[in-house]
Amino acid sequence: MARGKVQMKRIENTVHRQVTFCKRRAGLLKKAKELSVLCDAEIGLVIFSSHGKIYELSTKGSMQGLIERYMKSTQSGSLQPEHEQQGIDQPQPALEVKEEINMLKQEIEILQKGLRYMFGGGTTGMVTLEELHILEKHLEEWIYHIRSAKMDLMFQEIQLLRNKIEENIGTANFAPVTTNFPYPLTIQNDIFQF
Amino acid sequence: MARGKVQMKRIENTVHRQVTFCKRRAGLLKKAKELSVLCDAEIGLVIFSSHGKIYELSTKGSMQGLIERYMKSTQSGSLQPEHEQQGIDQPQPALEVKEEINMLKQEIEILQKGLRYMFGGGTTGMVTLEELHILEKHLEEWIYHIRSAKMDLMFQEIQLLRNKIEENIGTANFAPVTTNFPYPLTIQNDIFQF
DNA sequence: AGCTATTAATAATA
DNA sequence: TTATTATTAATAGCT
Repeated sequence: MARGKVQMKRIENTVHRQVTFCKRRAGLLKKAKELSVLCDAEIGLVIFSSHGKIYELSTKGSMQGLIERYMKSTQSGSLQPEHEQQGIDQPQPALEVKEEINMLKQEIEILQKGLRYMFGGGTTGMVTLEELHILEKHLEEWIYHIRSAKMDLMFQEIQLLRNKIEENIGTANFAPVTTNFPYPLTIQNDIFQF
Repeated sequence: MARGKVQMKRIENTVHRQVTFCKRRAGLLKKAKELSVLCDAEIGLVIFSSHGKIYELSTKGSMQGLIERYMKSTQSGSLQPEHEQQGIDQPQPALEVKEEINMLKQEIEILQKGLRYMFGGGTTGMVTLEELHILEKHLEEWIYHIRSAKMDLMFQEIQLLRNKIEENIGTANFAPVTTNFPYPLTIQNDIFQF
């Protein structure tokens, strides 16, 4: 809103970014206050600068009180008319998604423990037998994927070499290599994004 | 900012107030997002309408996470005496599903970073055959450690069971099971069932 | 919900 | 940070 439009992405120039932060922060706080006054709304606003400095505003009472009210409101998880999130809208999840989320949570927990376990050399914190078992299964699955990926790459390389040979030899009759391996091995690269 | 200045006080006309609330709320949320993006700030915004409807925005993660960060930052830490310490899943205050998904995504991202750090040494581009091979070796090693830990735990459990049996039997002359294996081959099946 | 006339916010700059 | 000011963005009053 000034001498030139602004691209909606992180401002790379440090000075520029800090100036903008200062101004827009003031503007945002002002707008929040105005909305609260004009429309009789209770508003809580917390801003952490990129360096961790905190700026806050809570209308109609303390931030603590507002957080408590927020907790109560979201606990039942029932009456939220609309929900803003950063980023692109995601498809509205179905009912079973909650279940899936819980499973993901569990897996994440286990993975975290596994990482801690590895970094700590084997005796960091409590790890139950079951968790180790699940972790083992994960690792086996990953190894499977890794090996599939390796196979894939090797196969590609073999093909390249074959092509090279055919080019060099001309139309010499090499029998195509046939194997019993199911190919191509599909890879789910969910965990390891290279 | 329109056809006429506005007095900074509660709008008495109900319809007018609600329309203004709707418009300004949208504007405030937009501004908050923009500030977050442009200046790399983490922002949490909660708006309770005068009728208790809640509107919220949290950039860079979940509102829960932001609240926790806020609590730590403000150091006043007097609120919420009844918090738990365990890492196991709790009846968490029912996050909005979208938010939960984002949180999980973030955690997964972190885990991925950890795994990449651990296995790859930071390579994030194309996978080479050699990299996959190294990764495979790491995983195999990891599995080896996991299995060792499992064995340890199982052995401990077996010892506990043995002790229990001895206590119950008293000094009855059961010859101790001697074998070349580190533990009896016959084990209650439920130990292995996960 | 859309539509403008206005006002408010602010980007570039010093 | 603060001040100026040329522009853009937000929105008040109406449909």
